[in-house]
Amino acid sequence: MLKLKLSSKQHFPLATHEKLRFFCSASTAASMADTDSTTPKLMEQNSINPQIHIQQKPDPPFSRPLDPQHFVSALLHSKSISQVKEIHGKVVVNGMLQNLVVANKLLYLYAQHRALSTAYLLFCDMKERNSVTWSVILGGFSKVGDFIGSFGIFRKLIQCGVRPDNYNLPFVIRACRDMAEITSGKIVHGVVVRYGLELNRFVGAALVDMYAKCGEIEDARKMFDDMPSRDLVTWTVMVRAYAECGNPYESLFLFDLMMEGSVVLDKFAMVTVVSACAKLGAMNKATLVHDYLCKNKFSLDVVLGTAMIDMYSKCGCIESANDVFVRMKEKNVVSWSTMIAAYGYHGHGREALDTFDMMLSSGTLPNAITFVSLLYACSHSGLIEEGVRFFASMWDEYSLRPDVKHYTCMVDLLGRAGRLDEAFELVESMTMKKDEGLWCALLGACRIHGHVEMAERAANSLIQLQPHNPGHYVLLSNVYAKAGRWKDVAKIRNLMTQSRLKKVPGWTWIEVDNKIYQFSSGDETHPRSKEIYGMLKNLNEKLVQAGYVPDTSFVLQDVDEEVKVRILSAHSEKLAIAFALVATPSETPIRLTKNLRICGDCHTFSKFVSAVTQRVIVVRDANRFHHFKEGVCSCGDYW
DNA sequence: ATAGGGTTAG
Repeated sequence: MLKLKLSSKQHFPLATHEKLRFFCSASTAASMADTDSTTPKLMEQNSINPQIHIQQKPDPPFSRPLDPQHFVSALLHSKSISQVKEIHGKVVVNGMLQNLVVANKLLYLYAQHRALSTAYLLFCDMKERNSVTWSVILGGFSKVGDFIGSFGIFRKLIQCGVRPDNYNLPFVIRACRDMAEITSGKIVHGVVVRYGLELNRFVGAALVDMYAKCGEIEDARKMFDDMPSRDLVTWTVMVRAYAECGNPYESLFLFDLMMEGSVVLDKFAMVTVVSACAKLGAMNKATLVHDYLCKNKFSLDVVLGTAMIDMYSKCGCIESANDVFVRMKEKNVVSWSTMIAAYGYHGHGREALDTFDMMLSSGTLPNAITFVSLLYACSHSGLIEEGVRFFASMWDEYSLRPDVKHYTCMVDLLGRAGRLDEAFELVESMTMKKDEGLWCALLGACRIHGHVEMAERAANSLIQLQPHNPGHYVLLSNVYAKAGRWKDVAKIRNLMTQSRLKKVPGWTWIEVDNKIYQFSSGDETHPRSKEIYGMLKNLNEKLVQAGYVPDTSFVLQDVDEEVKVRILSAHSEKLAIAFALVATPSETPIRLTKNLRICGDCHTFSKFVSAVTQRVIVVRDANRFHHFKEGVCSCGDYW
């Protein structure tokens, strides 16, 4: 029977013959490999022993062993995990697993399909391994985010006496990065040095990224500076690192350096730069970056588009943000959330809610971040009932369990509206861990509404969590000051002096002629300082005529009224506004960024300036945007 | 035969 079948095969043309043999092997493979229901029935009918078949092949053309390349290309064209398994079977029965190229390719495909257990078994079963084998299995573990697994493989690699190289080390370094494990990262860095691979661009870039994401920006920069050749990826990593650690100014400085050099930027790099612009909030820079994008014909994909929405909205230009949003063909949950957040901190609560509705209509489901944006939008626009409803709907309608961030939004929402008892009840009802942000929101609300007793409770919790953060003491002292409890203010100030805590200084910066100027309170360091104070004096007279009354309750020092007025009149945002008035043409909008929240008096001041000078003033403070126009602020004095 | 960097809140 067997003989008969074999002899009949001799008449097949070669191609058909080989195809048939291929199928025969596959059936045996299917039974030994993972359960694979997709094995064609045809194979079972031809289930003969392929070993015998090969041995008995009569003529040389037919006995030629299959080329490993044959399997490799079959694997290359495989589309699904089941196809890979099918080919795996054929590889086994043809004795091709001994071939490293074939085995590695198989391993690689399992890793790519995240079939990690299969990949791992195959890896363990391989009698011979080379550098590729190790990198591929490490890559597999890192792809599924199993960092401990990566370390285990790396240990095995060392134990087997294999040399760590420029392929496998980046995986291990990235595992440290993703776990934000600087101690492990430094150990691996030691290994890198021992094997003399510090100067390799892949290893170096991975180390820069690792240090940056572990918050060691100086070490990252040192690695970066020491690298002999920096490619675009390394640059991108470094630009992002600065933006991430709160120094977007340095990010964009690096971007300028890249532009000076002959580096051609790609989409990844541009997204990073756009995102740095968003963090910096510098409109002129944003325009330059946009021009670069247009000139170099970057297409507006979801990620780049979303980054641009964020950039324009954080530069104070909600219209341009919306232009980009409308032009984007594809939108995902991130794009929608970004647009909702944008409307939120510009105080356009209704538009935020409309955008949320449009998002639902488009069939995109909200995630936890969407709700943070949405709830803040409600909070900033005083849409209390809507906010309460959305909060409830998270779990009821979308099965999203509110986390501490959502509770924080609710405390902010209720607290600002003066519903402090409800806010406090909500905090009490929480079963999860309460963080600083939550208590800060409550404390902030207590400050607005002068609720000293609750403020003390919130501040105590805050100080327990972070005893060395000066901001918490300052907040409490603000509450006391507002209530006129100067003895308590002094007590806090003494406490801070004893613990050597210093208040974070408030600063405002402004972009004029593509240069960024920074002002602190009472600043006299600006080259045009004389003109600025002159303008301020002049301005104050006009404002007072128009009805402006300085509100010295915002001066927290316990000094004479006259001194209070002087301190108040030299707040950093007022200096920046005065500078803009002397240094820019009369129709130019004035855009400021502050690191803290705008003070109540500066808010009133800005409204009057916008009325008296006919200038539009846009202030981005730590919380949101204020658009001042013709004496009115977009926040409706509610912030 | 193997390798990397990008978007949202706080």
